Amino acid sequence: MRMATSSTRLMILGVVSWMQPVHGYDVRRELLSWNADKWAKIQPGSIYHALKKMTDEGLLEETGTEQVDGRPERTSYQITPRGRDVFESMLRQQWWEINPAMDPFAAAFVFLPGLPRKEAAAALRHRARMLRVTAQGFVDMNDTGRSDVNKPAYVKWLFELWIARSEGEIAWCERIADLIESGAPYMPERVDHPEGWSEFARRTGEKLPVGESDFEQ
Amino acid sequence: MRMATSSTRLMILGVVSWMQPVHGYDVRRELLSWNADKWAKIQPGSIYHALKKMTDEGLLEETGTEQVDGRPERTSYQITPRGRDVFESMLRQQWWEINPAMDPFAAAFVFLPGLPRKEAAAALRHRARMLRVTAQGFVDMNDTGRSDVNKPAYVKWLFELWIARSEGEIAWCERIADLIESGAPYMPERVDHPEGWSEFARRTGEKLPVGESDFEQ
DNA sequence: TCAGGGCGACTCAAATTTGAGTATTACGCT
DNA sequence: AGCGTAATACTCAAATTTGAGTCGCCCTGA
Repeated sequence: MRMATSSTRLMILGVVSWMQPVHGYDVRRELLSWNADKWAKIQPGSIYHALKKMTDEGLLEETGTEQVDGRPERTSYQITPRGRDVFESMLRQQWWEINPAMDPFAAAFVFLPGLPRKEAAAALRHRARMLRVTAQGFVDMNDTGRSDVNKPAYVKWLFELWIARSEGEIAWCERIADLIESGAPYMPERVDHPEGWSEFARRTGEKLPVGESDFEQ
Repeated sequence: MRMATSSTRLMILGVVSWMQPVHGYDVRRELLSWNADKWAKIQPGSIYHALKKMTDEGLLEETGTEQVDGRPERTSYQITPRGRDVFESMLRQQWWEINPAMDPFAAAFVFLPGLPRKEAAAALRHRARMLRVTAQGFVDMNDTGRSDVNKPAYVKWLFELWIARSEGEIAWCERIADLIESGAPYMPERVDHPEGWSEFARRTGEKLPVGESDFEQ
């Protein structure tokens, strides 16, 4: 049995273990209240699948179904001993291993030459501003104690992690924006794919360091 | 037509646009050489699907199939004008919008009380060490110029972004490890789900701030 | 000379994720 | 009194991702 450690499974197992017995809708609401759809990519739809799957695998078990008023029937789950073991081992794995967070901005940054220098620099400064605003928002939330009293206090620490990372990134954005504006070269001295590169960058007016750019003539 | 901006599509469109005409295997190798399977979660398998899908959508077109020696036949692709437009608009979207990177560690940190304090602190210090080593690796790669000459020079800048973020995170790890060791409380003064909480944390020996923990007499 | 491993280039079934749909009740508002 | 909207609790088809499988050539070493 594969027993992959995906964030989805970890979070759902964890929430069930914390709130059991729970039904799918409660798990969903809890995760949404953590904004987990944004930072953990958990869409409501996948929760029900995961609950059923893990029940099949013996990590969860149904505690029965109930019907309140005329509302839809709902199935509640609780964790099994085996589920608890698996949860703990997945948890340890995530705590002890470094899993590079996949970052859509990195994916886009790789194509820097696809944008005109002016726009790239502007976008980076905009990013710095946005990060500052977001970080400040976290700071305020932590300071004013406006955070939900029922939520664990250490979510505050999680916010502080995001703030810490943001600070480094903000400085980086400004510095790279400066570099780009000052015309720092994108390519190394010798290029191997000048055609591909020139075709790619044609629209942005980027100049090649070598190769006399043999298109356009 | 939905035209979702996923990193996968962005990266594949970008690589095709840069190296065209290309066949799937080349795209795959290029992306693997960027370690994109790690930080962008692009498995070889999804590349062929994306190529076909985008061809159906008119963003790419086949430039024919060739057969070298007795090797398998391969299909080459190039980008269409519409594909180029879509690529640029997806690229802009990723450059101008902030998409919180989904972070498996955050998903695990949320369950902090699932680990004994000693272990949590140790894991955080371990994480700090690992981040330091990785960051130092990037620094060395950038300094010694050992990076591949054919790769764009600005991947160096991308490494610097990871270094910048790591620095903030390293400090955070140490600070939070101290906090955890010093017994800083996890929960706010008033708790709403004491049962769930206590059951969840029972194994770690965590104490509740309130509720006289009515299990275990 | 020939077995074994690796590379080139996909293919394909199975697992998972997405997001829209469904059906009923409650609730506010004019 | 009636209407639109939101909440409750899922269900389900379609899209996507995963990762193992395939199949023949080439190379290396015994």
